[in-house]
Amino acid sequence: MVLSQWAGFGPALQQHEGIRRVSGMETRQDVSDGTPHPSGRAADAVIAKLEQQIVTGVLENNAPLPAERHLMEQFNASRTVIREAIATLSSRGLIESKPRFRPVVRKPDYATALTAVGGIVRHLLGEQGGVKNLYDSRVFIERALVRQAAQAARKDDIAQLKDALAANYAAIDDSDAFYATDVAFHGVLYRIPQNPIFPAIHQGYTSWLAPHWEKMLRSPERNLVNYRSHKAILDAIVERDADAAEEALVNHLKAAWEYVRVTFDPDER
Amino acid sequence: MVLSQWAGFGPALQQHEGIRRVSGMETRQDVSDGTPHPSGRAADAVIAKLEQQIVTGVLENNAPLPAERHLMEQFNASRTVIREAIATLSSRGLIESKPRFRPVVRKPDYATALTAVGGIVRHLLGEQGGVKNLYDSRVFIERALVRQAAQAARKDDIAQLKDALAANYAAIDDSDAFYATDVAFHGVLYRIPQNPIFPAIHQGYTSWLAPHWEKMLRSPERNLVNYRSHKAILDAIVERDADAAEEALVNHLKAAWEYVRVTFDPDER
DNA sequence: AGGAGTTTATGGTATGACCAAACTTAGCCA
DNA sequence: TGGCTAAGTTTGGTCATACCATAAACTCCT
Repeated sequence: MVLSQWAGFGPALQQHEGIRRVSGMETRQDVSDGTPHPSGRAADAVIAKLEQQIVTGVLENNAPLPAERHLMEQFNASRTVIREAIATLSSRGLIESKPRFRPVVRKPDYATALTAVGGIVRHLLGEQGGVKNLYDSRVFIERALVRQAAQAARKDDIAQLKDALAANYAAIDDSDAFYATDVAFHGVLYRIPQNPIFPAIHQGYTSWLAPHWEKMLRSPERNLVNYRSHKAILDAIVERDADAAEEALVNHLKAAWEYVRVTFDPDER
Repeated sequence: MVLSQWAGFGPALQQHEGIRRVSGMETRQDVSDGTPHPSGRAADAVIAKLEQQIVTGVLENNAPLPAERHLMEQFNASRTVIREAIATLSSRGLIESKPRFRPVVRKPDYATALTAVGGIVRHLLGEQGGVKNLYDSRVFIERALVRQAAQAARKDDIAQLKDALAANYAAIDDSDAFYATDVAFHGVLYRIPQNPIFPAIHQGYTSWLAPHWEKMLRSPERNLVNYRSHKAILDAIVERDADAAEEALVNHLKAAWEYVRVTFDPDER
């Protein structure tokens, strides 16, 4: 039953004139380019165009992407290619595609970038010292953050910290609520530099580290201790004492680590 | 010329018993679980399995992935699904797939994570204040880095810094070489905390910011100024003077910014 | 108008074929 | 025998089609 009898017409005529890969040798060098992007794929052209349409707003943010079958017309490409493009854009965060629904355009922001690494980070956390490394980097960042706060916090920032601290205090008896206000307090710190990158990083830390934190034992006593730590940090910031703020922060996170450490591999140093 | 004459046997029998999606509503929440259970797409199952095979070492690092046609047998799935899985793993960084070559297994590391965000970052850099934000974050990090160095640099670290500085000096007349040694000098700073996350971040900064740096005018005079800045930083570190080191670093990067700023949107503050 | 039933649109998969470049292998020549 | 080239074989990239299941749209009846 050789079907190739009809080779020559049917699916044969493959040389249409739509999207075409360059097919030449890779000319582009890998300089500083985030994605090692393998050029040559036809999907890349589609990806590029869609990408552009998204950033330029031709495809509005939060709007559903045109149907695949429509896109294949628009780009003169097969569904295979279109789907591959969509999949890629999706994993890049420019598109959000739920199981059986129309993909939704998603203008990228810093948070998107962080979620993009989520997958890898999860693996890294599983490796020896992974959590420790991530946590250490957090301590490192926050140390700098509190110094920054002590040096340059504006009235408004201080007010926000005070509010967060108050909420913190109010939730001492409710460990779940406390956790939320705890995160919020640290979150304020990340917003002080007024650089959107930091809040995104904060989000990354909380989401990646959360699994471990959730397993940590919580209690009003612990909450109180943490509240006092926060207060010490804030006090130092108000006093514009960077060194004291940093020290308070380090003590705070150091102690927290001890409580989390035991929830997983005890060998993590 | 309707070829569908043979509809009924060929592509018909679609209900095989290989990888099957559950087809139910999404039950799984995104809880930091490496292998979330099948959530609708059949490819997810393949992805999960391959992912596991990679991390567990069944698929050795740097080894080529089995051929698609072989994988479809192994997983009892169509090539479509296999290819989608490969594409996803690829964009997640667990697999490196070049244009027309066999995909290569890539055990994830921190650098991989950073390259994964590369795509988004490029977009963000294009937006208003994007480069500035990224650069500011770099300054922020390095400020903390030099403080850290001043406080805790080991003999070996100091030695490395000195070597880097010497190389820096030796390359003053060759702007390209100088740029390389410049990057290297800062790189040492990122290695001092002995946390693999930082070198990865450094790589991110250099690659993402490089495009702008390359357009910056270079000259032996500028190089000399930069060399002196580096020396000032190192001196302060050797003196264990965190504040001085930080200040020197800030001055250094502040000045550098002025030279880069003009290479693009002059509105960036 | 509101809800039940039906149709259509659309995403997810499966097949099977073809092409071009990469990889093998066989063969040839010095 | 070592090495280079020309077939032959894989294998990734695409295309075209078909079928399923469900979401979304549309009818129609009460």
